[in-house]
Amino acid sequence: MTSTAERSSGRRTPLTRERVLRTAIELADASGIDAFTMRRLAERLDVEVMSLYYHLPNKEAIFDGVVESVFAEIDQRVGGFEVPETDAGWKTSLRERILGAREVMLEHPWVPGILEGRTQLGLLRARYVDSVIGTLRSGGLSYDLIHHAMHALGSRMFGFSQELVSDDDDGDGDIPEQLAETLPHLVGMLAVVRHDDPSSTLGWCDDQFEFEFGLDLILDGLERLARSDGESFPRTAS
Amino acid sequence: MTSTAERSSGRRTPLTRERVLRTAIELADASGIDAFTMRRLAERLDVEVMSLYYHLPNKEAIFDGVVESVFAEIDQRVGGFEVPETDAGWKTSLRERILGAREVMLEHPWVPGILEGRTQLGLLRARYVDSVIGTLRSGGLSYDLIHHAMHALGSRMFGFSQELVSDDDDGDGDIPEQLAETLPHLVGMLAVVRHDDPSSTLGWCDDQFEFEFGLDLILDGLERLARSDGESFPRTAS
DNA sequence: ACCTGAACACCGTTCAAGT
DNA sequence: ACCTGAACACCGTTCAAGT
Repeated sequence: MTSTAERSSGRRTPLTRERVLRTAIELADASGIDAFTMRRLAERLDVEVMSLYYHLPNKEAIFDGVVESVFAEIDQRVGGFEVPETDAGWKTSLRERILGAREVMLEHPWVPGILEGRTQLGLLRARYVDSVIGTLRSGGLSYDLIHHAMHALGSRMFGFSQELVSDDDDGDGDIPEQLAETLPHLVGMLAVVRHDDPSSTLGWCDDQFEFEFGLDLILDGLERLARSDGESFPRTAS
Repeated sequence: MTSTAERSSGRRTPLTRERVLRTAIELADASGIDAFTMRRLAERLDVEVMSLYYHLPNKEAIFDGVVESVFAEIDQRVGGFEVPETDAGWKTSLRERILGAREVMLEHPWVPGILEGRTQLGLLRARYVDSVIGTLRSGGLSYDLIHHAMHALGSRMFGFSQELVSDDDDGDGDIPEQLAETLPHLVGMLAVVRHDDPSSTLGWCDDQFEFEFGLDLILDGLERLARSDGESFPRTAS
């Protein structure tokens, strides 16, 4: 709620690329990505829609800029994208880096959605990827193994992974009773898991725990592969 | 290009939910998801837009139906969603099932994009998930471990995972030379990997190989966990 | 240099009508 | 029962203008 004095005293802060991007992140944080439109962004900046186009060529460019801003946030959170001096072990370093990225992503839950369409690497995102590769390298993994590792990690390396089932139990989120026959294993698992996990953050899963479980599964597997053959782990030719 | 005889002889095939869904898949296969609009779908069906709304309530419902159709295709491809009799081992069974799903997904590359927003499970998709759980169960894994396994697999269980870098090398897809200093590890990896992998399907990765690498990494890790403690693998309390 | 108004070519969807 | 026309409330973006 801006004061009338603030509003009537003319535009104090001029429109800049940076201010557009900052406000874009605020808008998406507050309203979600579906409500993010050029018109609403302009409204929040107290400006006409077309003014945005003077500072940024189009909506895609705004998304590009916003993604870079988020990686700048990650850079700050994890204390820079330099590769650590492998004092604590590469697995621990990488784990911490990725969990740091995850913290930032959790504050901007709409970012994964726009990140996945965006294959072109911005500089900061590339710097992040570079630091992950560097950390794996500091552990003695070959570039070839690292390459596969990057694919194995997938979006988990950015601190998120896809949700597979619905959180909210409205509608028929719960499985109807007569489906117990056609979905015996799903029903069986839910019965056990629901009971075991009363203090979960969402419906029935502790997201943070599950994320770390999957991450560790992969990191442990990579460590085993790296140890088994050092520089040239066995790759099935053809 | 429909013949004039075909067009002038009146509407032969009436509009049905099934025909709408079938045509929707054809349209998305042919033009991609961005070009998929209600208006274009109607045009392809030789019908006015509003006719679609008689058979399906809205666009979301079309996506829901389309996703179910795709899982019907997967059901057919993998020879049914029954849990195999663990003759060949659960890892092999599950691997085959998931790679079968992947084959179908590769024929409809727009499906992953609409699947990830869709948390509500349709019946066929739930049957697929159930069969994956059942296959893990046939290997003696506890429901608790299976639950974590589902999260670890993530979208890989449906036969896809996110692409992390751009395929096309237009624009600045290639890394400019002066960036070699700020991205030493990325540059280092690309130098090795590009050279090693001349017969890759895309820019520099063999997607199929990478997918299977990541899948096996996870399946092997799960097998190790299951063996280490049978029914109750150690879970870090708190 | 920076911002804007009017307009264009699209969307998904509602509602009242046609046959 | 099945299909349609006109209209509404939105989009992102172009282009020619304002200051």
